[in-house]
Amino acid sequence: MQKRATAEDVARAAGVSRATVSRAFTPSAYVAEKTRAKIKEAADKLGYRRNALARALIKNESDLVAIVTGQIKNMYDARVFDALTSRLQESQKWGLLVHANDDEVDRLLNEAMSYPVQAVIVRSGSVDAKTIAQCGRLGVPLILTGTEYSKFEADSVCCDNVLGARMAVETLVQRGAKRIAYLGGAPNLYSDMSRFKGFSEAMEHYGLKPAFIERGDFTFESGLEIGKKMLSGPDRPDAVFCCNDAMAIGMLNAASKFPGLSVPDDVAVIGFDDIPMAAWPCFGLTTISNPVEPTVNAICEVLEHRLEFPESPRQTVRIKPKLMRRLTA
Amino acid sequence: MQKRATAEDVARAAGVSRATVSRAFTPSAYVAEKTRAKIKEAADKLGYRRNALARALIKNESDLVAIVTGQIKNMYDARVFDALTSRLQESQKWGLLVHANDDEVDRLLNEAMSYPVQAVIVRSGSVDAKTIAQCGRLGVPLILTGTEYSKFEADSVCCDNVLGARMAVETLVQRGAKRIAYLGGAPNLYSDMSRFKGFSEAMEHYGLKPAFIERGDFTFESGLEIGKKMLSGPDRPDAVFCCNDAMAIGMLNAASKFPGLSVPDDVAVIGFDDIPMAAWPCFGLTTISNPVEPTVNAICEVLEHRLEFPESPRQTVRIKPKLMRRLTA
DNA sequence: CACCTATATGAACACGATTGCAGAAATGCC
DNA sequence: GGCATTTCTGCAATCGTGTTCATATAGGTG
Repeated sequence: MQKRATAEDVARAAGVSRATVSRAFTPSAYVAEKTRAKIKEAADKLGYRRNALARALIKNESDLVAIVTGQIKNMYDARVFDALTSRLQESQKWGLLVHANDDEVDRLLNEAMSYPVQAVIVRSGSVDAKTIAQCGRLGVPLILTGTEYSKFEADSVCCDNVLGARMAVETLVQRGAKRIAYLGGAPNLYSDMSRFKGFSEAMEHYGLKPAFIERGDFTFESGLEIGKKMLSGPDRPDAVFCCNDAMAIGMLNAASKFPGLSVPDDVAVIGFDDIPMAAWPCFGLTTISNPVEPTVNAICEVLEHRLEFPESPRQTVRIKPKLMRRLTA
Repeated sequence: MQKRATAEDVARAAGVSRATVSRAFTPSAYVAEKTRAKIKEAADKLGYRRNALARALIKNESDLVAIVTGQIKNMYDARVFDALTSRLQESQKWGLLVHANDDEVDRLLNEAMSYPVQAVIVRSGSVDAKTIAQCGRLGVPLILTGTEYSKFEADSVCCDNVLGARMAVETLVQRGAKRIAYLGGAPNLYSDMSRFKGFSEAMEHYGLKPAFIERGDFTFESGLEIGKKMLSGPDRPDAVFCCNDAMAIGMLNAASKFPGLSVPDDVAVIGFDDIPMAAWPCFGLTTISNPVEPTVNAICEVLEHRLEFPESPRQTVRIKPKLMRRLTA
């Protein structure tokens, strides 16, 4: 394994000084075109690439952006991640991946801070106050997405979950639903908390009491299992608001186990997120879209703005959800 | 935005030299415990983190591993990616993300090489010979996964697609299928090519001719659409081998549009990959498992081996597929 | 030719950390 | 106490690159 060619090597090969090599790769610098061509040729022959580390070290700025993500369990997470990294790439930023469970976020983020990243984008998991303070002290902006922590010094981009949940309830009520159930996820997660809040507010507004309040783990399996229980009793709900599409589809599957029980006439089902699968004809899931494109756009805009104006006040962008009316509600 | 604290700052605060600060963070170095404690305290107060760039520069080795991935379109890609990044994290390596379409891989990989990465893991897309040569010249090992290029100087880890496809045909033949159709993806992709090869070999072995050869784009939608066409004629197949589960599920949906057509009795369907959805009771898709864990384990083992023995001969690991017998075949 | 300007190049320092070397301090042994 | 040995610390060189400053060259003008 031979060593990388350095600017020194290229300089020697091209018969110029190291400084000139550096200039040959800096578009705005004064270098004779002929010299530049000669240097580029020599560099090419040696397979020379400027060392980004040394470069970042001296310029005191890197192209790196840390992306903190939890386990990618479902298609919604995957799509957001995919779109986000793709967009960052387009902006000439390199993503430094931090894959962390909720309880590891702080430790790993701290370690990742050894790299002088431009910013940290946290897609999931919770980040504690100390870590945020640490980011602040290092002068590294933090952008939270999918969650919202108004009390911390960080920008955030998040779907307006409260509004979305209200829209869901409204949709169900307009169909005439009276006994509406709530199927959530782990109650310490922002997505459950905020959607439950919107659900409760809307229910109160319509003078209704939840028929059930159950919580799974955002997976198809938990939706199926809880659905089977929920729909088997004599006091079954006439509509279910599910906190994400995977559980909603589990719920649909549960409903299909009961012959004579028709969706949406006997029980309406509405989900949240609008994953591609929701639109498949075999499901036709009515759901609240948590749109990927606008979310990712907002993240990138907030990021650019923050980098340009480091001292600007903290932003909280709420992405508008949208009702996708299909067959199940 | 104040600057990061440097070893110099910590040294000043603790009343020692910069060298001693460095040693305080090097476990094996000679430093009086008292001094070390004093330094750590000062470092903590200043929020000091060793600059990984400067560190990597001087030690001539970084913790970075480039991960090249294409668009993450389906749950199988997402799962592999998730497992892979998680495992790398456990091995104290940081993933530098390169998100590239097939036609961008070479350009972006080349740019990414500015960072002195330990290795490059290419999960998808094709990489041309020049790029591979470039990696070689920089002394950066390349590991290909999900594809296999025996002619290039790179390790590779890949499911034994030929074997998997043969197993699929065997399964269908054992059920008594005579008119077997092939539903593939884009024919320039390794996964289509190799699975088609296995399919063809097995068909020949059993003295059968393919009833149909069609190609979609690995999505549910294309499976559904092609399925509708394929199953509508009088000469419809009695079994379909689909190159991935998403298309297979599309095919199942197509079949359900034809009343009186029963799966698997009238038409059997078998997929490839074994995504979680395949096991959902509403599908019960029989499929060839392309197991995630063994794949990721193999990638990490190959990587470790390559880093330890840079000159060892190139490896090609083939992961054994496994039949997951469910309801559809 | 003398002079000025615009352009091109090289020498030298800086970035933040690691580490070999050498000297200082502490400890052990007689 | 004297000497050898061990433990600790600072100096200075180093990694690969960017950039300022000073100097050199070419080209134009009178």
